[in-house]
Amino acid sequence: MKKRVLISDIAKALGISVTTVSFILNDKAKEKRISDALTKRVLDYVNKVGYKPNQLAKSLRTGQTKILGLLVEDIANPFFSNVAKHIERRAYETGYHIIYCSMDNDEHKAKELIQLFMDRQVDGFIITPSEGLEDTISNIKQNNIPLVLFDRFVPSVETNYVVSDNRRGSYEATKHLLEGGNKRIGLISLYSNQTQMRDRLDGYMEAMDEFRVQSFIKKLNLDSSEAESQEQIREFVVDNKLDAVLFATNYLAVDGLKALKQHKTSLPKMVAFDEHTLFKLHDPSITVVSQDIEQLTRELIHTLIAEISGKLKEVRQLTIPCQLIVRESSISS
Amino acid sequence: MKKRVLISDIAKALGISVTTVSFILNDKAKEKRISDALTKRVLDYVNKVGYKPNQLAKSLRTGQTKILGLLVEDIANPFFSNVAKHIERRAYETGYHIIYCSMDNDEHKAKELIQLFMDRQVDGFIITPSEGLEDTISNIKQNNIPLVLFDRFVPSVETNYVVSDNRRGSYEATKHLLEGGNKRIGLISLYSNQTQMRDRLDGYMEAMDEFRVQSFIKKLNLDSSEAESQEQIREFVVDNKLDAVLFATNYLAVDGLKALKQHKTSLPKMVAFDEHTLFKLHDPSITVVSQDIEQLTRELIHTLIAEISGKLKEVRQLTIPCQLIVRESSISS
DNA sequence: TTTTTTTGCTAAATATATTTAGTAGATTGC
DNA sequence: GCAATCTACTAAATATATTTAGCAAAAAAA
Repeated sequence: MKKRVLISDIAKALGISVTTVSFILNDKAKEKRISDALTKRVLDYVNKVGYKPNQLAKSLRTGQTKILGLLVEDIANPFFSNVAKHIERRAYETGYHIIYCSMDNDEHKAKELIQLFMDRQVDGFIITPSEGLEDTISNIKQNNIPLVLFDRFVPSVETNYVVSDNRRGSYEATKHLLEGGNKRIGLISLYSNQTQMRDRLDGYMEAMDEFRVQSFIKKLNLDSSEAESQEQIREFVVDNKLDAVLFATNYLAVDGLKALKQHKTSLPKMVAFDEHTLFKLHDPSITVVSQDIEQLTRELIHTLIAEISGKLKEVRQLTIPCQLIVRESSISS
Repeated sequence: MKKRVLISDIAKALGISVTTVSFILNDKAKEKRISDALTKRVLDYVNKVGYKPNQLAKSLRTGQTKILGLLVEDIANPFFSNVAKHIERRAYETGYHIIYCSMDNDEHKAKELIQLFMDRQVDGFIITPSEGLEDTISNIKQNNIPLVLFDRFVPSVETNYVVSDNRRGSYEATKHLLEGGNKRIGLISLYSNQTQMRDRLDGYMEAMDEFRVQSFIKKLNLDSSEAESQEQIREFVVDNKLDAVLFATNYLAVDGLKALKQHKTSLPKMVAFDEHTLFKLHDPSITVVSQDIEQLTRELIHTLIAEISGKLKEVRQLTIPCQLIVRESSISS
């Protein structure tokens, strides 16, 4: 257990002041007119003894923790864990670390966690806001903490966000089903006012209206059990004699598949929102509206870092196109 | 943007010293003989103004960051993202935060990340060690940083670990296939000396030897492309005319399913290690050896917190039983 | 009454950096 | 030749807590 080297040890060893060492280590040698000779001497010595500044002391003084807070709906959902992986990689490349947590659509938990992260003085937030978070989000803004919303946003508060073009994605998916000759097409969604859900509903409606056919909409409770959800999905599909179904999230589609498999109901044509390993392998393979995680996370981190470094002059609100990936489940034989 | 309240503000407002406030806030009022009256007065005031100590200053002074470092193989793998979710929840309950990252079986990246986390002075590590990390793990131990290995361990270094009983899980799975009347049973694994892979091989071997039948073993490279893996799996299964296959990881099984689906090869009987949403829904549904994530993470956090708080008197090495969940894929019709 | 102990609290040191304000000496300007 | 400017640094303040060592007054013991 070797003792940590301090900046004062370096100063003492080289017979110079702590200030000088600090300037050199923070790339202010030129600005502060430290001679090249001394700069080199310090840098060489620092390298030799492998000095690393204490991040805590540094953060305490500068107010920058180089930590970002990532709050997603559920890190165990493959969509979000994929997002988390991309974000993590990009953040590390830029010298930031990520602390994360799942909010599980629990308003109380979310508020507590955001407060906890603020107490920890994260340099910025990435949040997929669940409902009821208007005040909290607004509070973050008021405290001037850099923030980017993700996957959905809060219309009543003007913030940066990066989301997918859910309305268009949903429209294209529905149109695809309509053009396949399906008449009775249902949408399975959630009782949720989150923007992504509203947009997916809107897109579905727009396509249905365009084709002048009746719409069938079933919303499930966020907190209903898997068994309840499955039963409701089955009923909805069977009772309405649906030809095709658009699922508003990947896990709704998974629930749907389970429900229909269990009851040996023959599968209607279907499209799901968001990719899932299952979908490529399922028999039949499942058509999806896929979000461009690569681009979403790139813009996300880019926006957040820009805001942190003060380079962002105005609010940045991006909508990234989705891609309809047609597989077997939506093709009429 | 209201200004932060400092401990000195409180002291000033109440006309007492900073020391006294600090004692009271750190539950040392009794020990330091602060009067009950004053204690209450301070606590009430703190509550009123909503004072929260600056974590950075606190950490700098005490050396405790209340942050744990979680290093997993791949956070996008559903097994690990599930683990991450459980760990996160338990950690927060105990007042700890998690910074995480994926090591992607990249030795260099892993070493860099561990060093980074050490520089950040995490209070403890949770690591699924990839190969070549003996020295780094040993280094963590030498620096007296609390550590629990997970999913696999490093035999050459004596550390805490929590792993599943992979040997037994593999043995049971193989035996189950043997008892189903399958003769030619193959194991698909990885070129890896990690303990969990060795144990899964051992368990397979033990069962095969017990039944006195020839074993078929195929190992894939960690870094081979999906296409390569798939081709090799297909060849292995077809060339050896296998009746059944045991896959040593969930993603190998997924690759296998993709490979066999693409080439319309009829599916042999199969069992996979680790659960995956896909497996319940696949047709046929896939039999798995399931790890008890609930118990694994409970023991994990419990052990780590015990070590951090100095309550752990000796190294703790736990092996948790797996469960064989029999589904359609392994049952002989 | 004097000494000892206890009570209830505080001043100053500490953790480890960054940053502001300033200084001594050398050089330049006029 | 003397003021003004520049060069190359540094002392001290700062960020915000925790912790050690110690002090004055009150109570108890002698």
